[in-house]
Amino acid sequence: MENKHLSKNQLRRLPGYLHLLKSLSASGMKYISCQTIASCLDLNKEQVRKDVALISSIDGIPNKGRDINLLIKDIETILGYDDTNNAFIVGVGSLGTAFLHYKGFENFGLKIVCAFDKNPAIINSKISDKPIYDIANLNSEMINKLNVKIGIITVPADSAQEVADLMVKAGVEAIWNFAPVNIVLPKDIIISNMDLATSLSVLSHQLYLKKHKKGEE
Amino acid sequence: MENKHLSKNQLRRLPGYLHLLKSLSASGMKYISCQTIASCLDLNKEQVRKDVALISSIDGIPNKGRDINLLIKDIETILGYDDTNNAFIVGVGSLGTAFLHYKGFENFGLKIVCAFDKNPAIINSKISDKPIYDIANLNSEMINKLNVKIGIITVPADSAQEVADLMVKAGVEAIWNFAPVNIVLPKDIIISNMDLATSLSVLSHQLYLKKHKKGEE
DNA sequence: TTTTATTCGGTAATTAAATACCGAGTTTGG
DNA sequence: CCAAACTCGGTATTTAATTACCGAATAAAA
Repeated sequence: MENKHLSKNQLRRLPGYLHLLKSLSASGMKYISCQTIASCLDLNKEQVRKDVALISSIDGIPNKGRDINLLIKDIETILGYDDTNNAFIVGVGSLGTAFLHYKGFENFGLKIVCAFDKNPAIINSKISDKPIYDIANLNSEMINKLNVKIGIITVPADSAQEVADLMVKAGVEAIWNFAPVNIVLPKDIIISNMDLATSLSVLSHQLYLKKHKKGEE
Repeated sequence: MENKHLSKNQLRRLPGYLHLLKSLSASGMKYISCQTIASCLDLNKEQVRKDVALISSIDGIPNKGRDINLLIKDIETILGYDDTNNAFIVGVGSLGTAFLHYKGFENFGLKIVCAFDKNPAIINSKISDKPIYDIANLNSEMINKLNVKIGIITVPADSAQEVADLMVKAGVEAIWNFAPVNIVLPKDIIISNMDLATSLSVLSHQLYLKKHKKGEE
């Protein structure tokens, strides 16, 4: 219905709103104003108003705000959390294993159904009830059978592109990449990079500044 | 020497440059132009030029570019990768365990030296040669002895703030937070949030758009 | 040596994001 | 029922980020 364009920054703020709203709703609150959201999350109120206006299906009520649960539903719809997407992991190393154990993804509408790896020692075993298949079997037939649209890459950097190509060939629609490389893909494939190095760089740089401001060794 | 201000966005691009430069350097290239970096990473060349100008200690040579290895060193310096920071983990769940196994952090100047948890079953055991201590022992004495300035939070959302407070009280300078909550901290403490939900939201939303554009169920 | 193709640095123009403002309407409390 | 206090939506302003432009300078090729 609404074809409004959300910028990446706006999109990134939504999970924060969602989290707050859920905890407020859980504590019994029924209505919320944009201003309240802003002060809770220490954001600019105009910014929150603008964000909320874009994603909300209803108008706010003056001097009252919006129905929290309706707003939660709107955000979840926009983020696609309301219907479940099946996903699979390629690369059952330490990170991949952690993901197979991690239950939290289902809150975001992501259900990890299986994994692929090339290590014969673990192929056909299970982790947290999710089967590990031979990477050689990752093809379109397989992903149709499993009904998965999302591939998660948790292999080392040097094989990430190769895995991505394999995924595309098998017909995935979206890739969530945890390897610290720039993956080149056809334009119609959705990709989101989760780069630890990038996140760490912000921290690391500020620490550097702090050190050098103080003049410490 | 240079007190130029780097924006968060610029900072986020640096790890990408660094990775590219390293692989080009490894393949024997000696000089690189900003334009080449831009085309490799599919970025705007003016943007790369501006970024590089801010962080480079030397001027570029017309029709030649810059010494790759010098540029690598400059980026590593700015990001603080060139001297090692010791860090510790709080929360030895699946993600925490993965991090204790993961070797890649050392490339970014981050050395995880130990972990804390409250689970008696694992306290005093070791993972990947790194000891796991009782969270009750996380205090200023301890972190001085270990010489750690960075704390990594991998506990569930509902105890993240509590752990963060404990870290601050113990005297850490920076916190890398993997729990999906907004942590409130004194202003002089550096924090970087690594929120899986935020990263996933971008992917999830695009998938939602794709579905609804096609008019599929 | 001269020409040509690049690259640089600095500045200007464009675009996008964040912030501020304001009139209108609604709930709440007297 | 009326006044005061909020909140809204829309618009305007400010700020920051991105992109484009241009003259000068160098390396490489002719």
